[in-house]
Amino acid sequence: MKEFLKTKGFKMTPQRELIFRSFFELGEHVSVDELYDKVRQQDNTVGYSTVWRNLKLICKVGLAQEVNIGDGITRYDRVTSIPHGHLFCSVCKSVTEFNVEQVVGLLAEKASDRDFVPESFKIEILGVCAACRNGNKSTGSGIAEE
Amino acid sequence: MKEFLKTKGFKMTPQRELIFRSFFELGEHVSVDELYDKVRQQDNTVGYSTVWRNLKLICKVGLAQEVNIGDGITRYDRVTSIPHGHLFCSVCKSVTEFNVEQVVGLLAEKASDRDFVPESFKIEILGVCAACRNGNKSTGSGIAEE
DNA sequence: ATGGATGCAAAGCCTTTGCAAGCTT
DNA sequence: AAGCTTGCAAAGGCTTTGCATCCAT
Repeated sequence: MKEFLKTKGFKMTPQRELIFRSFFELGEHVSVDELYDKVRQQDNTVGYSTVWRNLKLICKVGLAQEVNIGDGITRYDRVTSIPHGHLFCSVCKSVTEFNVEQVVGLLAEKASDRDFVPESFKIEILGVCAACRNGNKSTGSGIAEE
Repeated sequence: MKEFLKTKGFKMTPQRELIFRSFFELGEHVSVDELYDKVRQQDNTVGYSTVWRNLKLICKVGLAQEVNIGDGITRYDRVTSIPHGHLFCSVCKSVTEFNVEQVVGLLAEKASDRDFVPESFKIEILGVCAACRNGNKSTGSGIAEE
């Protein structure tokens, strides 16, 4: 990893190493605050902006990607070799991943049809998960009260 | 439209009518500011929060949906009967729509496989459009300088 | 030594909300 | 009259940046 960054012109520091490691330990849909908390548990001298900047760096070098549910909090999802989409439950706010290899293949075709070279795909489904459907029922108007 | 809102418990006002009309005239991927500007061109007494609140209302009643490119600006896309995804060019920032009926069908299947009831789909492809590929070339590191 | 990295604090920006006054029903 | 709406201004909340200092190379 140190070498990897070096080739991109970045240095390795204790903080950076801690932040990177923590990020990959957290794994999925990590927000800046979550990462900051985890990092601080191990070293409470690390600054918020350092965490933030390194999270951006992780994205810059292509190891993660921003994800936006629409709740105003930007989350970061590590980029894996297996393309996946997200199922967002609008009731319990849970996020589940699902495989989209097939879908991505189809999308890549569509993109090339339009002479567009795809770099990344974002596939999200908003809905209600099984657990919430059994426990709750939707309102008549279909308008959530926030 | 007036009747439609009434059934949902909302009133129609001149401002609201102007805002709704302007939104649908603008059509695609409208930001609050864009809508505000357009509305002000016709009535410069309308407040920003009124525009903002009505945009939220349009979403609430299901006529539009938030779209997030990741540039920090929330855009609103009217909900049409034809499902579509977005092609975001990372160079010129243009947004193009493309049909995803087929893709949505596939996704709906996958969701139901997991016992998840989908309400809406978000399909976005980030990449480089034909025009930009001909005019510009990507940098060696592949790291954008912001 | 050098230039990137860090920390703190402050600024930015877009998004929301509080309130009193004004309209639609 | 009753309650939703509006406008203005101010507050929020997350994201960025300025800068002096520190550290990896």
